[in-house]
Amino acid sequence: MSIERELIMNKKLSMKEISKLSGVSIATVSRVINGTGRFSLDTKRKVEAVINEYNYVPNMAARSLRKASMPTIGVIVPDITNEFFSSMVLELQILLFELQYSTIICNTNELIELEKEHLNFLLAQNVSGIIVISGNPSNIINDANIPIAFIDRKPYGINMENRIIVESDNIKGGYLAGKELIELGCKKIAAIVDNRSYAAGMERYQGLMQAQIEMGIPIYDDLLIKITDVGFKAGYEGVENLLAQSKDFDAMFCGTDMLALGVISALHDNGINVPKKVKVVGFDDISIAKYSFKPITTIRQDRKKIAKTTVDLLIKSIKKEEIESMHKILDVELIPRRSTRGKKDKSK
Amino acid sequence: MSIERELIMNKKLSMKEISKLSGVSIATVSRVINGTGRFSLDTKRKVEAVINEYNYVPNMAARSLRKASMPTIGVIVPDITNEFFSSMVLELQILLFELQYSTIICNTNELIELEKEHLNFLLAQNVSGIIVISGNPSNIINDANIPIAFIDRKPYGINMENRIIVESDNIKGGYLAGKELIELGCKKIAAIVDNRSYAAGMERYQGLMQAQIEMGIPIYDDLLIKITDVGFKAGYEGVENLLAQSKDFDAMFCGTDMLALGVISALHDNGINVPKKVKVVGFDDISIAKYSFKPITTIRQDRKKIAKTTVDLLIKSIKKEEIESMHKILDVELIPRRSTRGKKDKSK
DNA sequence: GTGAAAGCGCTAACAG
DNA sequence: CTGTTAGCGCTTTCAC
Repeated sequence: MSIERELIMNKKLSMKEISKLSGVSIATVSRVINGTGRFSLDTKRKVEAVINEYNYVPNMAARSLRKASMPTIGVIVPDITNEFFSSMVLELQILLFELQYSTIICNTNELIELEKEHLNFLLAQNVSGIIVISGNPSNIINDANIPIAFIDRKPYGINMENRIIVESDNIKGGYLAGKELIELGCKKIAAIVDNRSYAAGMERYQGLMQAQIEMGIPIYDDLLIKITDVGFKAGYEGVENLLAQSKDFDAMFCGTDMLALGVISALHDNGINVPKKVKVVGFDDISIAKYSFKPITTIRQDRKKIAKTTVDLLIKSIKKEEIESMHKILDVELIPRRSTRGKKDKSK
Repeated sequence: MSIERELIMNKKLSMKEISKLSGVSIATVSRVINGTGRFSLDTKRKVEAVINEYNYVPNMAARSLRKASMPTIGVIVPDITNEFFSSMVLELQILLFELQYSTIICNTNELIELEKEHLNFLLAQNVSGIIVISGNPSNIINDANIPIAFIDRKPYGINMENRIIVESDNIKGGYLAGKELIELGCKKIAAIVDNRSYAAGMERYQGLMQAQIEMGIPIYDDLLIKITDVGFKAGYEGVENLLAQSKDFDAMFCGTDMLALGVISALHDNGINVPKKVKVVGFDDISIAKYSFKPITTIRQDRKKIAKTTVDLLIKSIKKEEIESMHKILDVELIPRRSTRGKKDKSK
């Protein structure tokens, strides 16, 4: 088929057509497009003119086949409807898009089996790298020859060569929460955290205990609620259980903001004033922490920085560039709000 | 390189190797894998044994190149941190994964320019189809020869051939909200809706008006707040403005649940009891509507069904199968909660 | 600085 | 039923 006909038929142009149209070889067109040098400025201009005129876009499948890898990053995430994760994914996707990588997002719903399936799927797609958020990575990743980055949860029992870990300083987060509560006069601090495998929850609790020890406040084991969930309902029920057992406490540290929301809601429904009777601290600083009825004092994780750090390390790893450290721990900060300090601006 | 060596080097096997290993031709291997028939049961077993033994996975790039299309669907979404959208994306992704399609998710942040860029990107990737949620589709889609489905917002001014539209019955939703409020005795109904372009907000308001007209309740134009946002803050500020103008109202219809949350929060902060003084209805039924301090009466959109319908139509369209109707309007229902009917179960 | 040509792994004629 | 073969569009030697 002649070029004229192809144009009429609105078919996508290939490099061959561009080469004919611009009067240079197909190899040269490729060099210009990829900026791999060895062409004159004149040639470059000629080729680029044609490319722009016909709005040519290289065929990704062909490029991927030839280069034996896709400009695509797989992202595995437990639950995209959780704002902490969805905003994490959003940040990652923005950064990767800027670097011309597409992103394949996979939800595991916390199911290890599904996570395996997704991992296999991504590997079959020849993705260039994978980012696992809060995953339970199985040994499948041992077979993967590509860089893999973990956010928020440290994998264990698997080969960690060429593996990146980025996480918040969970211990410091728990410590800051404890400090806030103790400085505001709390003596009996309850806590509710996710204690699944090596999730971040228990590290956060460790930080809390550290603060209690340092500041001479007793630790009550029976005020620690261990759960395998991070949602509103678990927080609500946790408080109801505590109350049903007539436990006495004047503060509650929550492993996530969604837990805190449930906790505050349950306290409210039981006529317990927050923060007067019980002070509450959350973790993450998702938007609802700020906008809920009782704005929640929380430990902010710097999601933007987590995303940036992860993408930087992953891309460097993909490009086989030098990496100083494969394990980054990022700083956190306490955001004080009404759930510990009461009303401020509003007088009414 | 010999097969033995390749295996030792842990290199990914290709179809050629599988064909050698199983003693049949490469074409036959392809037939078995794709189930395109014309092979004996014996051959099938032989080939599958080898495939399983060596954990062979077909190379997607090669397949895509050969078939001139990727088994991938692009999803364009304005803001994945909004639970309505993220759960929509989640449902879509689950369904598509089952059908062996991967999903590329693109956030536009409501920016038309970015939406264009993403659209071009997806087209360059040779995706098989695109799903646009609440988008402002530009004329770029006119050039796309692939099926495109729209959820939640009707595009206009562009070529709608081969275009699918799936949406909730927004007018009915508004009507149900109005009926609820009026039946509970409300006489002065305020409303806050997104009136951007042809977004669903104004349709929802139309439904509300219809209920008011039918049931003989006056419509107050000055109680309609038109905004270009759907979040908590807009709802909060909307109420504050209304109060600053000393407007009188006994109900508020909100175009989204996040708006309703802001509205209720502002009313609460101003000492106005919900639902006693003002009754509030939201739209979407996101989880926070159920779990917030003041559970929100809302119009539930059937997200699962929207996703299922969209995927069905899109895949049918990709496979060039017959489609009865390209435009589906799905039913909605009112979920009564405390923001209109007060407490129920809890006596305290 | 440029071009010719080999092939990445797969599917789909086509021939038997 | 099965095998041979021709590319899909691109990158990358290898010549010149």
